[in-house]
Amino acid sequence: MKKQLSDVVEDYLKVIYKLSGSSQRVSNGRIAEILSVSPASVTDMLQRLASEDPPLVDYKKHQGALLTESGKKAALEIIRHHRLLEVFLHEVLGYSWDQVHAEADRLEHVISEKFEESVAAVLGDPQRGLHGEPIPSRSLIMPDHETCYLHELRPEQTGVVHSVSDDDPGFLRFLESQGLVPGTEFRVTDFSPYDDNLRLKIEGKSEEIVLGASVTGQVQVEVNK
Amino acid sequence: MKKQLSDVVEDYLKVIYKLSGSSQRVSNGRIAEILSVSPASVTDMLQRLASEDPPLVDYKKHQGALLTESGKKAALEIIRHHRLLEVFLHEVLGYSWDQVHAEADRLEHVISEKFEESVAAVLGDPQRGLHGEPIPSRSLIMPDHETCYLHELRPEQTGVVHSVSDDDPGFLRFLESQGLVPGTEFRVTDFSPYDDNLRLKIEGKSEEIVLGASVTGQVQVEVNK
DNA sequence: ACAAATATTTAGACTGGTCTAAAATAGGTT
DNA sequence: AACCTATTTTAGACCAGTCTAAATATTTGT
Repeated sequence: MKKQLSDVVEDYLKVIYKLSGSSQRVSNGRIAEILSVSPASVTDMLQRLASEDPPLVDYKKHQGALLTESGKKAALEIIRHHRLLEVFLHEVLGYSWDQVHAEADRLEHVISEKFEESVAAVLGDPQRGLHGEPIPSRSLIMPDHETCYLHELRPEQTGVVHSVSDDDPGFLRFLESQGLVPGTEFRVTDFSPYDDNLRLKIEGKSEEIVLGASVTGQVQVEVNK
Repeated sequence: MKKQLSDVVEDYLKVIYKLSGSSQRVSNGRIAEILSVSPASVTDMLQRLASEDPPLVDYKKHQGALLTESGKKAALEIIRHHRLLEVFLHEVLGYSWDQVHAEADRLEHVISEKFEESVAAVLGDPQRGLHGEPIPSRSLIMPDHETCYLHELRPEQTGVVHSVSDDDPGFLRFLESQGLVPGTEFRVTDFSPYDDNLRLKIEGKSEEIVLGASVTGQVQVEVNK
């Protein structure tokens, strides 16, 4: 029952999971781009993953890939590892929130079930990662969360920062300097349709900030209705 | 300057380091046995390691391998990782002393310099591993320790257990049940030349114990002179 | 010193994962 | 309906690490 997947396979599954938000098929090109491999390699790998027993992806030529139940479980396992590790590295080893990602990306593939459980226990079974992301439960259920990207909001809407993407240290330091961390409350005060800039009033700060689409597209928020 | 060695290469270097105690050349057969690969694979790998730039081993056909300075540094780095991790897993995550080895064997290859330093800091820079082994310093100096194997002792000699080999969980549980953990003081009370059994009086225990050569050959001791 | 036993090396092949270059397909125009 | 461009797929090659089987070298015993 224990399938030992290679690190590389785990990376493919993780990427497909993250790209296939509302169970959309994921194109080879996107996968190739994110993993920094050639499209040809992706085609090759997807074909192999699809003919595993049991198959890990549902793959149709020229239409991209979708995770099967097995594939999704495997992806969630890795994602749980990753997010638990990020919190652990921060809480126990003193890493800052922009340092955790790279380390977790390597450790996630090698830790045992026992390591995972010990870490969860030491941390008191956290439900949210360091950057706000939900952590799949021990039984690999991903809590559903109603969020949208900040770039979808318009003036006068208010909300709270839910989570931010975790993989670019520079971006994370920037967010921190702007006070835009998970849990932060804000109100949109202006929108500029020409460059998609958004102006925000951050709870507790006097100066407003202006953010471009490359930032607002990376920040998930819960919007107040 | 950072050479990223594969996990496999790191395993070869580690094994050669451990087998080449007093800078003896190590035979291909021994390496093959410990790594559970064929002798042919070892020959192949040693030739490649010897023709790296800089070479990691000094290899002479039919005479076995010896680590170069570069090779030794790389091996010590991994051994430091391993031993720090074992202590960390025990102290922080509650692993028992027979559980730590397998996990450390996988983690040792992927942790960063920062992880290593954070762990060392959290643990207060330990000098000895969970099973008594010396931990190489941050600058990769291995503390020298005057020890011999328990099987070399004879009646009336006394000593203290220095370290035990860490890779067999069953063996470790046995040692613990016998009270033979690092730091334990003992006196040899009898030796049986036919089967190489050794009888020991353990400090603080009334019953003496008798150990065969396959046990006494795996326990290093400091002998009182 | 020489044959037998043991250990090592070579040769050739396989697997997983990658690449490049060339061929095929899908989709959007006109 | 045919074409052009994007993307994807195939084909063929390569690398690291492994294997088995056969060839060679070393050590040991007499």
